[in-house]
Amino acid sequence: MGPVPKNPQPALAPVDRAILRLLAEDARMPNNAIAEAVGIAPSTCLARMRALRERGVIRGFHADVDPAALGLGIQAMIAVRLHAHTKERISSFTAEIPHLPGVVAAYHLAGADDYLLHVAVPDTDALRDFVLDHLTAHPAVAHTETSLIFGHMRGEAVS
Amino acid sequence: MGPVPKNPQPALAPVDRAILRLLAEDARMPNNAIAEAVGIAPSTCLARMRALRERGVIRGFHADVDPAALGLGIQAMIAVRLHAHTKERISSFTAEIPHLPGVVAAYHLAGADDYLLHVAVPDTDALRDFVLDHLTAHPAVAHTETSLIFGHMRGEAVS
DNA sequence: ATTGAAATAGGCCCCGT
DNA sequence: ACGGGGCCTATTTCAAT
Repeated sequence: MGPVPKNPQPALAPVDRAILRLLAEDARMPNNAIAEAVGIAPSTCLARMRALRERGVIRGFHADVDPAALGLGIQAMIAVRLHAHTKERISSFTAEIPHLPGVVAAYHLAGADDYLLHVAVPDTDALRDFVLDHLTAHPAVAHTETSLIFGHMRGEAVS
Repeated sequence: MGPVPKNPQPALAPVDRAILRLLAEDARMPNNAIAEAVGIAPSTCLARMRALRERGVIRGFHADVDPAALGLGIQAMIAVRLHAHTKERISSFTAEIPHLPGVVAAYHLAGADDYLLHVAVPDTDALRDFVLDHLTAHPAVAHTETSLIFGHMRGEAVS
């Protein structure tokens, strides 16, 4: 019995990985420049980029905006623990999360905590209000733990 | 005594906020389309975009790549607690973090845990190796706690 | 600061090979 | 996968308001 294949999807060509690396670094890099950098023709590069988007390998292109410039000077990570045995309310909580004001990202975790919320708010008052109004007041929420974020860094693994 | 001003920086014009919102959603949106959507001339829009970049309001444009397509099928959050009183080693750890293989993002926290590492790896073996080789083996690291990520969502607060 | 027009450049689709 | 041609669109600069 041979090893179970780990990648059900066709492996990415090296040239595709190179394209992705460039786009992850600068999403507005012109197609011509990408083509030249990876050593293929612009038309080929364009076709590959389209394919990457259609296959869902590229999920989107986003500007990275400094929250402080938007008046959101405080960032925090909030670990959220939900009550067990309330599936409907858990579902409703999950659906509400991305729309809560100030939520940058939400992670659904395996472990003691069920969710990790990355939030950006104007000040500590707003942080308190966020936790009290949207988390502790929610029937599905059992416990929260908030940690201020001093700073963050992007890694080199493509995000 | 009046209230302390909360925004030392000049407030962002509404048109700038509109531009940022569009670019955060689609960083490759053409300047023409942005200009039309926010109701200004393309040349004006270009000037404002340049100013936003030069002021650091826009920190960059990045493609959002599906880690699974890169063979990184497992994602996790690792809370890292460091030893106190070892500032040099803490600094070296901080400097190494973004370059560790598989690190998507790193958050420097206030609280019981010092760092939160978002990692993407091929499989659980690689996750174990990451923790053992780069974290528990590091002299500055006192404790780690790993939580698998079931899923994540982008919020609506600009990131 | 914002604009419109004009020139440059790049993107894109179809056709070949 | 590559190259070229034709066409369209986008970007960029600049003079003027």
